[in-house]
Amino acid sequence: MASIKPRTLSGFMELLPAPQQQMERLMDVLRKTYASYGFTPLDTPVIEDAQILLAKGGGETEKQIYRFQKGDGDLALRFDLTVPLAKYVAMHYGELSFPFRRYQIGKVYRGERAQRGRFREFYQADIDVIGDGKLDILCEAEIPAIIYETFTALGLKRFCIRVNNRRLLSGFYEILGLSDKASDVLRTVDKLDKVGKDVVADILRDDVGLTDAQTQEILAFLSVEGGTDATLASLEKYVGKNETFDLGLSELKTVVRCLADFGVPADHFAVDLTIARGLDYYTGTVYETTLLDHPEIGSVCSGGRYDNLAEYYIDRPLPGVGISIGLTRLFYVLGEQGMLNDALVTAPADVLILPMTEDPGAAIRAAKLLRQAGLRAQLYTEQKKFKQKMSYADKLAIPYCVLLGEDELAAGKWSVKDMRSGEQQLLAPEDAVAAICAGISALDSGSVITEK
RNA sequence: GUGGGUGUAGCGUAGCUGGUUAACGCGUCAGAUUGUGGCUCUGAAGACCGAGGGUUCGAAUCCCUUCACUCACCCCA
Repeated sequence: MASIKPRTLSGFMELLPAPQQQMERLMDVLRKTYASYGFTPLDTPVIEDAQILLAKGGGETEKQIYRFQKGDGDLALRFDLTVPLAKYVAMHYGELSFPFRRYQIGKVYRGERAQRGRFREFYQADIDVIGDGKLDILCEAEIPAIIYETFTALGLKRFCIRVNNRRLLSGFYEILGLSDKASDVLRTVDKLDKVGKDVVADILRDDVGLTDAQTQEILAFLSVEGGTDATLASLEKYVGKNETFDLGLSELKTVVRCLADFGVPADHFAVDLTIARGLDYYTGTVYETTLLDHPEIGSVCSGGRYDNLAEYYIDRPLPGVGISIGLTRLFYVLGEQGMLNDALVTAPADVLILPMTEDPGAAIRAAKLLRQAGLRAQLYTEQKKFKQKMSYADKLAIPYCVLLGEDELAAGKWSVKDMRSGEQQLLAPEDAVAAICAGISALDSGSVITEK
């Protein structure tokens, strides 16, 4: 008697075969696109020494990280892929060539309350470019292009890459004399989309403790209408007051100026002075990508520029820029919206071979022949009724069955049944293989995601 | 961590102002069709109504406790 009820922990995603296939396809597209920009694949351990992952200390990471003891070890599950990358680069500094461009798709773990689109275990698909000492601004400008290319390759159309610059913001808050409150202000302002101007103003005044004048200045700064050009133009009036601000603005302008050359359409991009995610380590350009039809789910891709990736592990400035696609979240939204292309879900095999005689030898040899022709062939050897075997092929959507009974063996031929048309032919093995190959290669293809 | 909501066959749900054998869809199994799946039809199996306690002649239904899940906040992919 079974006594333990099987269950999966909250916030952990477990998929059935068909959706799992779709997930793998998403990953394939990401790998391919990332690789096309010269990023090399990397994998690092899921478990690391807690000291490594918590080097920075404090904050949300400490609260949310899964940490445990094993023997004398103080261990933790990785919280993101960036810190492990920092360790990796610091460790292999002498063996790597810079700029080091790596991509990594892996699971990360956060011990927070799960919610719609928020998981405790989820895939991140990261790319980062790490420089040795310096890193050119063009690397930051290239990122939106990669995001655009990646999302487009997935089949997505309605998304917006929003960009901001942390230097610009710090400079602006220095000008207002608010450097010490900058972090609270940023966090508050980040909610602008969600709660609206008035609420933000109230919080800034009542909770953060700003004057009315400061609050108004900030809101005016943030809410310029009229798109990228108007926003950039409105920033000119602060030029000359603060070096950090000026540097930030010039970086932002460079990023924007290069967009067209990189092939990012203007309608998929926006300068948005409110975004300020990942306050922890970003120092320059920051990116956040949302699906236009599903803003409520939050960002599905964000990242930015950081000055000193591995300062806790190596005395060597290693600036970098990177982004992370929240693959599990993206997959979840797409699935919920019926945007995953079901037509692409394929059977686990092209051919199911049904031996119907005592001696399975002929079937085993047939399977080998089919595989040599590049087909995925599966033997069905269970002692079940014939119709159950057919039904199995049907449920798995296997497009062809090869039936091998007394009649076929006597004739030295195979009965090939096309499960979609229902037609069945008695063919010589080589003709059968050719027919099946032709049928399989005619199957449809398309992008992973279909937008309505 | 703080505050709402929900727990009913494998899955998705109805029933919830208490009242006999807890209903439906999907799925599963059997048969119509003994070397032929899907479609259709017929039938069957499958639920101590999350768990524990209480109120009552009587509880899936009301009350308490607890656990689980879930949504929102914090924070974030």
